[in-house]
Amino acid sequence: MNQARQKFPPVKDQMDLLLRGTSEVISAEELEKKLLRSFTTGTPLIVKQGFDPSAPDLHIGHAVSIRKLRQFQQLGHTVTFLIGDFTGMVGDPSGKSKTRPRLSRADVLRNAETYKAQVFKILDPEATVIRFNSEWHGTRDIYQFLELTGKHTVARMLERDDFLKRYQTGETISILEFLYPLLQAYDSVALRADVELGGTDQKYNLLLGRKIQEEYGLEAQVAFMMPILIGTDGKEKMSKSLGNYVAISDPPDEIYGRVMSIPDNLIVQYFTLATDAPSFEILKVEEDLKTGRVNPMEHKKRLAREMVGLYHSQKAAKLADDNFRVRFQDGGIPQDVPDLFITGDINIIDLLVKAGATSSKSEARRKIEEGAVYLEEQKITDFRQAIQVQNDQILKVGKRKIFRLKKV
RNA sequence: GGGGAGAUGCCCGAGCGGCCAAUGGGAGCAGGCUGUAAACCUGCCGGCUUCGGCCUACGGAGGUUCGAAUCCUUCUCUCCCCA
Repeated sequence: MNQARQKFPPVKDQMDLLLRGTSEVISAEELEKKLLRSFTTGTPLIVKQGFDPSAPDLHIGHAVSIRKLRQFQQLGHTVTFLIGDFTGMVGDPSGKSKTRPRLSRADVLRNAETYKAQVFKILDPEATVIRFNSEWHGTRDIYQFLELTGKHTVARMLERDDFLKRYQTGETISILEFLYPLLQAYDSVALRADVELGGTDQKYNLLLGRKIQEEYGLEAQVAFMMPILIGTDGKEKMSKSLGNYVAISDPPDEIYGRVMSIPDNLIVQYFTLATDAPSFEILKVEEDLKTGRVNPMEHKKRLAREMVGLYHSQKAAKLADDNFRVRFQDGGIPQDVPDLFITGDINIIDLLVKAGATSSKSEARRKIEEGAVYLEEQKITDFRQAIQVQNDQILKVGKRKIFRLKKV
């Protein structure tokens, strides 16, 4: 399919925008060359990033690079959103404890749909191509595969930091895992990628993509490393498995609340990597935090509003802001409390479990003993208490879980 | 191919025949203090329960024993050393 000749912004402007907020680009000169060629021939660059098919819950850490992809699109280039289904179907053995389940074809397709729903909150569907790497890996024979492995060495694979560390400390590295980077690198060959994006932790893989492309007689891709966003715990990188994430599909109050729970020293980083706030404003925030002139909470609220605005709307942001004030600062009841439908009378323990506020009856009981459960502002002290449900009673479990009871 | 070490709750890691639902740390949850920040203090942290207990758990399967996470056999997996 031939793209019609296209008009791009001046190369210098493109460079300015694209390099902003990156951690490292290898190399800027090559990028400029590619952009120049694209400009003169009217051909968009092919920009690629790969995603794990097993975790279709995108969070604002992923969004850092996806937002960069979006910039490429805004400049007129083509983004390939690559789903690593082949590797997912094989099953990733990395980290002995968390053996990932092998995904079936149906799983992969379902996850892909979930991806689309989320990723198009950021990307332009018109300028996005979704591909699966089983398209090429799934059809290659062992001869072609061995040919690929012949293009790299064990010594060079061990250059990768985490492999070397694990090798030296006697941790397991499966051969399959060892071969992953090679498969990923080949993806760039198959797609003829001009640019590949990834987190800084992907540096080795992105560089290997360059090498392998050259081995196959192609021009090397430009490697775009984006900074890794620290999770809401302020310690580890944001990831779903650690639970320290803000999902882009989270409801407004959730996004707002999670953002408010980040440590103060993350405020500037989040503004920089996760919002569209102009840099002069971020500088001002930085200044305020340093001098202590403004309560950090105020800036964090602004950050939380920006985030909600980005993935929902300004209106939702305003509402989330109000809800937060009511719920946590005034200790009241916010507007949009989820309803919980109850038939007849119910034991307080069963009520908590039904609400999903606790994961078991034992836990429900503990929470009551800890004094975390309130019904209509009244602390529940007896876990045997039967509740005569009345419409619009408010059930509160801890500070965050609030329900409005509805009698059926 | 030979020899050695090991697999414990979300993670790390003690236990080495009964006192073990299992020491300790981390994570998490709840309460206090606050700004749902950090730091700090307190409690909880397998499930069910008529609150007396009961059930499920220490890689899998068998066995010894009144009794096993702890001993034996075997299987699976991991690591180290030698070839």
